[in-house]
Amino acid sequence: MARSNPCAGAGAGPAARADIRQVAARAGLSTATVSRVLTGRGPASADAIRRVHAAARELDYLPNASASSLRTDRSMMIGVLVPDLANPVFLPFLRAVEHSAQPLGYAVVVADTQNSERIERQQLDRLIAQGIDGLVMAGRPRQPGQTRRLSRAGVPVTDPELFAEHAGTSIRAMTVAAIEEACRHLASLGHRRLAFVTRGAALQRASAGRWGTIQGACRDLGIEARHVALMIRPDADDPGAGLAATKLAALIRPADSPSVIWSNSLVLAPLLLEALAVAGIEIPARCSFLTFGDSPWATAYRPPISVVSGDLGSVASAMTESLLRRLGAVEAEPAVELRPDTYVARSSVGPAPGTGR
Amino acid sequence: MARSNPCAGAGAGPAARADIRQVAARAGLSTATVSRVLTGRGPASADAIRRVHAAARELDYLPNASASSLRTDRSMMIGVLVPDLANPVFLPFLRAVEHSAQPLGYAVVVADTQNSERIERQQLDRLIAQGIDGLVMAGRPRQPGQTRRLSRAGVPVTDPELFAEHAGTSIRAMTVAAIEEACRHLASLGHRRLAFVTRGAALQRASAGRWGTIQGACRDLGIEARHVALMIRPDADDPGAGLAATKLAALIRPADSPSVIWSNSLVLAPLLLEALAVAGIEIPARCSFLTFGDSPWATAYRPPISVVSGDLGSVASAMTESLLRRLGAVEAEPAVELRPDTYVARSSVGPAPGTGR
DNA sequence: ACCGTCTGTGTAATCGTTTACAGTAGGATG
DNA sequence: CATCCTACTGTAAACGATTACACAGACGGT
Repeated sequence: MARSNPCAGAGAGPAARADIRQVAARAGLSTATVSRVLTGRGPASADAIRRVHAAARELDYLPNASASSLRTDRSMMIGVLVPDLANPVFLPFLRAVEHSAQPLGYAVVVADTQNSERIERQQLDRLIAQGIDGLVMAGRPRQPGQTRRLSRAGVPVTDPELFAEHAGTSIRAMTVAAIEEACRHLASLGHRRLAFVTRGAALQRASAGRWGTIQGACRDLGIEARHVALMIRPDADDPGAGLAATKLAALIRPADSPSVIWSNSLVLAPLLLEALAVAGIEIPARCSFLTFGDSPWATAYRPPISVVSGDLGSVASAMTESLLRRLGAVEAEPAVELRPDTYVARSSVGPAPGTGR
Repeated sequence: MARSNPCAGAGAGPAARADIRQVAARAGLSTATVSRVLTGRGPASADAIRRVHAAARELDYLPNASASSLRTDRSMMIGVLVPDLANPVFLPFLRAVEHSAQPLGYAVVVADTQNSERIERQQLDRLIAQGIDGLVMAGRPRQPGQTRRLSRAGVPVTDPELFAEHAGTSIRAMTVAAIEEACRHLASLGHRRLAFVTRGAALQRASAGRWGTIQGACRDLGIEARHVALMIRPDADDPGAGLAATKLAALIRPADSPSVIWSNSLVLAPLLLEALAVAGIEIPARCSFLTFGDSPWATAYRPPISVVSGDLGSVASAMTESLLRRLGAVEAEPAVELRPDTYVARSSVGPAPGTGR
């Protein structure tokens, strides 16, 4: 019995949810009045209000959201579209969206596109069909046409770039100062060759922006920057450390090897650090190391890892609040303040080998 | 213009979504036939099928899920209730739920209770009202009464413990062998005093189970185990490392100090490691270290950190598939195979100080 | 020719809310 | 006393899909 039913819940008792009509009957009023009281729209006498609430409580009444949505054309749901739920950077994002939406009564539907165009299309179809009132995207859609579809479906959308633009900046601009600061720091320590390491074949939009900024800053400072793409799937059995080690060793060994390794993400960083450790390359003595993204592990690591990081969560909060305001869920203009990313220098960045002494 | 509108989407063009009536008109059929074709229920001629699909495609028609739910009493949404979205362990969980639900056409509504009874109640109310077809819980509800409410609302529910029970085991049992193995390993290395470190005032259910298992195993092996609760909020400005360092130092200094520190979670581990490093306590020379939960950072760390870990994602997949099967979304009984947790010994666990030598 | 079956289709009722509209009652005002 | 508000309440028509039911035509067997 227990073995054949892994769930609790259905099948027991009366099960049927109470109806607005039952509430009305119990309160001795019409459904219209009940609805007016419960939605807060329209007038109602103190007496009616009391009786409706009493009846609703007694019957454990919860209004049927489908019926309500159908009638009002508002679902009280927003969607959040994430390119890759396996990537922990999106957890703060998701959390921020949920925490902004929840107090206003909005439910959050999460959709992972798994970096696939096909799934992205499916997910958007589903979200539109579900009638979400708005959509927060953690990144631009892979297919530009999708934005038009959403717009035709009447779904307000926001994504970080759109939002940053509205706030008078851009995602790339937010990170420029921090990257430049890091580069100046590296230059001042005598570094002349840098490797920017990314995962996967092609650079995503945000990564490409960062790489562009790094290139620019390095050019100005006389640092030779090169881009290394590692094919690593962190979910594989061997987390790629072996592969990475081989490739990194090949990268570091030669005489003209980079004296700085800059990891593009927190997913990559531990793999690179392990590879460096395995290859016996000491940080920062032989090679300095820094990464985009911060984590308690970065400070815990010995040496502590320098990072360029922003707060994706606060961006997501601001985005969501702005979206909800647009939906009329809230009056006040939220305090939109996008803080630029910061460079946090820790001991993983040190003087270039052979410098200063 | 652009500055006053952070979103794209609404307000442009015709906006109105197509109706089943419009599709019917365009296809020269009745709405009944259109519905039959699109849902796949009921007969339809090849010709009708062709015309309906053509019309639907031309009009970019997506059925209104609210109307459909209202009529059929199935929302094609499942909920996932998470006790704390800030905790990264729930990301694989969430991801697994989403990836199991998505291919079957189910949308996933995510609700974070933030470890608060009040929010838990609100979230469950919302989920019930939204009419979710089922609910996956990442942990037992804080208020036991909530389960009954869900059951009265007719929402099938599953949580890891219920599910493990159904699979013929229990969450606690899944981890027993690994914990015992770790304890035997510690004992064989001469360890006699162990500290199990947790975060927050009270032990959560799962943590309490693990602590109980550790206590039992240690008793049998002649290890004295004690429990240390640290009040650390990882989201605070000072991530608690300072506080942890003080407290840990006090813990380690005395003559009868533990020679093993066992961290209850991956959230805690880096903070403890940092504290140990700051206090100059060498691992594993002075003190061995292990933690529940695995992460690329655990292998990247020097020394690599020993772990007792399971795969919450696969549990979540199995739970979701089982739930969906229960909802009639799929025929086949999923291959429910709950693999027990494993102990992975790495260099952070070494001989007790003063042993062997 | 008749009956039964089988396919394919249309009509219309239904799901549970919200809300436009039309009252009703009671009090204030002319 | 007639009139006009105000304040509240009820009736009934939507919203967009699904589906029970009825029916039309085709076909085959007697």
